Amino acid sequence: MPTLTTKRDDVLGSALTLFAERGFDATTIPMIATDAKVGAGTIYRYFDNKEMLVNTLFQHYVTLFRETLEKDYPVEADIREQFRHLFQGMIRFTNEHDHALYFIKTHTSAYFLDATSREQFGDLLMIFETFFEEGKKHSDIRPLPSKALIAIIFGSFLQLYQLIRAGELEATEELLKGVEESCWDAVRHHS
Amino acid sequence: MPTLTTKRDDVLGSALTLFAERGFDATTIPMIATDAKVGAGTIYRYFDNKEMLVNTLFQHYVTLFRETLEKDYPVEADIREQFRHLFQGMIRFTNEHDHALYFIKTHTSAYFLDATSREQFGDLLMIFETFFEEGKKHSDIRPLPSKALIAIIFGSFLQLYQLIRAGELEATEELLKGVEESCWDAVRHHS
Amino acid sequence: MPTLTTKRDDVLGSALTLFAERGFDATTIPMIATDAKVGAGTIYRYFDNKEMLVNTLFQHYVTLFRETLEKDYPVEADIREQFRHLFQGMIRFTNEHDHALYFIKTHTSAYFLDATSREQFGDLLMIFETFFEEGKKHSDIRPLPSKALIAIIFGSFLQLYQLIRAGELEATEELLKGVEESCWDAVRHHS
Amino acid sequence: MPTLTTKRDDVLGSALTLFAERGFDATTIPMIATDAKVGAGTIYRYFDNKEMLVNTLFQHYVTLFRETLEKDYPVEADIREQFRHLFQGMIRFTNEHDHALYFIKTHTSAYFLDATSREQFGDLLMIFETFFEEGKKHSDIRPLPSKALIAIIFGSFLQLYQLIRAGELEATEELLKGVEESCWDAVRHHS
DNA sequence: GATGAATGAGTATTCATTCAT
DNA sequence: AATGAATGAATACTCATTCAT
Repeated sequence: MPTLTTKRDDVLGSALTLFAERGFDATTIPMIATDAKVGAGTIYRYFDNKEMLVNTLFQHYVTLFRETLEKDYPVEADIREQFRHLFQGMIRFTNEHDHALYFIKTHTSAYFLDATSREQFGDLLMIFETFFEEGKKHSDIRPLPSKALIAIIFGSFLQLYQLIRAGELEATEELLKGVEESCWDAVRHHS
Repeated sequence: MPTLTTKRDDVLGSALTLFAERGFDATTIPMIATDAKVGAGTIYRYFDNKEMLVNTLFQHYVTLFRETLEKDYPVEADIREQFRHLFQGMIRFTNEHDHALYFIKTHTSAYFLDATSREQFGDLLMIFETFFEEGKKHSDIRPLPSKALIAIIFGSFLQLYQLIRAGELEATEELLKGVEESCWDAVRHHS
Repeated sequence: MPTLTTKRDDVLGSALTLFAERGFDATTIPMIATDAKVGAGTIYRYFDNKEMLVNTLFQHYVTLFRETLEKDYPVEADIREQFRHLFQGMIRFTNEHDHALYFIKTHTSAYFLDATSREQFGDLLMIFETFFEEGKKHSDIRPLPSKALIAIIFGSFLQLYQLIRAGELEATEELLKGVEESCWDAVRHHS
Repeated sequence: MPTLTTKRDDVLGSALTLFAERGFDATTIPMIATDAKVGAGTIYRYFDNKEMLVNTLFQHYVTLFRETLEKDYPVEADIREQFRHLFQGMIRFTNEHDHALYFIKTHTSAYFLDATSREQFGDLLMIFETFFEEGKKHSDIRPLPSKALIAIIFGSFLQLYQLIRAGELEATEELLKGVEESCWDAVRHHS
């Protein structure tokens, strides 16, 4: 006996993979339906239309990501420890939800995102923004706009993630450690 | 008498802008034709089909970008100078060819890129790879896989460029200087 | 304990209203199910398919209309009295079965009516045909084909009924009296 | 060499027939395309969408019908002559534009008619309304609401027309003469 | 060479119908 | 018996591509 509303989850799963791999516009409803082993019409039982589907997906993973980062956040620890928490959070989230972070990043400024999606994405960025603002106050972080610092971290991480997914790089403990160090050096204040 | 094959260039110009702004799938041939002030059929005189058009465009700008980086490469200078050359090349290219780098970034792993496009993109990365390999030999660069280092630089730069295009960040001299420093710290070997 | 096969009647009732108001093609099975407070699948327990449902409905009301006209038919009365009976029968039927006559009118020549429906509609017209044939024999009725005379009466009445339903005309006693007179003058033999 | 924009006319012709025979909702774009021997996409070169197509068709024939009735209107003649003009106009228009009048009548109160269509239909009715109002003033016409009188004439005529199209009645000169007389008796004031 | 009208395969979406519960 | 989730064929409409002019 299958779990309740398996089909809805199947659709979301297939949509995540396809949107991440091909993008929203290049992914057709029949593609999703076939991949999810579901009739095309079934998708419309759970989602009003294709845009509702992306937005649902986007919000789901943005929220999940935010929660991952917020969970056990070491408020009292030093800034390097906090950075480690955030960076390891990105890695953990990526491992647990294969295409999710790449999907989020590539669809962040898409024309079809609704207000809620944009708002929740804003909430996500806020975590990093707060971290960087705080760090700059104590001169622990480079005096660059927080948005630029976020771009550097995210850009690096996602580009790297793409290489790993493509099999061009292996995600060893050592590599991830080195990249974290590199990213930290990119944003920290060098005295 | 108008310049020869002006129309072909008009098409390429319009395609670049539209692909960069809306993406390949959301850009229609009639859109390009209208923007280029050309009949839709004319596009097919110069390009076999839509995919041929993107690939031509992609290869054109990837090659141009590579040439920009290679030109006046300071082979004899020290590594920091070489890094500056590459980073300033990215900036210069971006300024001279408005949508080109963004177009390259957003279409780098697209499903419709052919072998030649992927190969030429590989050639482009090779410049950075050579730079990093050489740097690691002299312990000037962090001992990470070159691919990872490229991902960090490219990822950062392109993500940043996206913010600038979106108007969320202003490309001041100071910002660019700071970002270059940040990227350099991300890849250089810290003793 | 609820009345037996209430659900079948609920479906027929909702179908009548919706078919009359929106037409067969614009009415969906889910609409009927919702309106009848019944599951969509339940409709298929009572009717093989949507076409069977319309035909059942059509036949039901055509027969009911025929019976209304036949009941207490004043066989012995003079022709004017017989005409009054028929005309008042149309009015009475309309009052008792709100959407029925309009539904019949708008679906009379529909592509999905089966042989039985067409036959029973023929039987209904037969009442008028008999009336007119008899009247022409005695030179009380205009020497036109009975079918033409029926068209005139039916066409007039139903067109009028449409206006009343649309709220553009009020069905006062006086109006109905006047229209009856008009229709009678349309078919009677003027010496 | 075919006449210019033949295809647009072919589409309109096929649409008229199909809308008249099956109704708007039951007529699909592929049906029209097939009947007009035209690609489905071609229809959209000439009409924005299906609703635009019906409205164009509706307005075209309503206007044509109005012009037919207004042409050579015997303003100075007596009322019987004017009625003949109108009635013969309906016949002539029906003969020249096979399904047009039936299409107009069956789609008059459709949900998809736009403001222009409704307005132009109002203009058409105005001709009859003016005629009846004038007639009632001189006690030549029965004291019924003009709308009712129009319903009687149109209802009769169209119901009859259906019979003729179905082959159940032959449109002889004699029949049409008789029906005109009948309709006249239906609306004229009997002293 | 250049055009744009014409096409039909492909898209998102709806809905009659089935069937496991 | 009754339900409503699931389906896929069918719908309106779009767009890459062709081809007569």
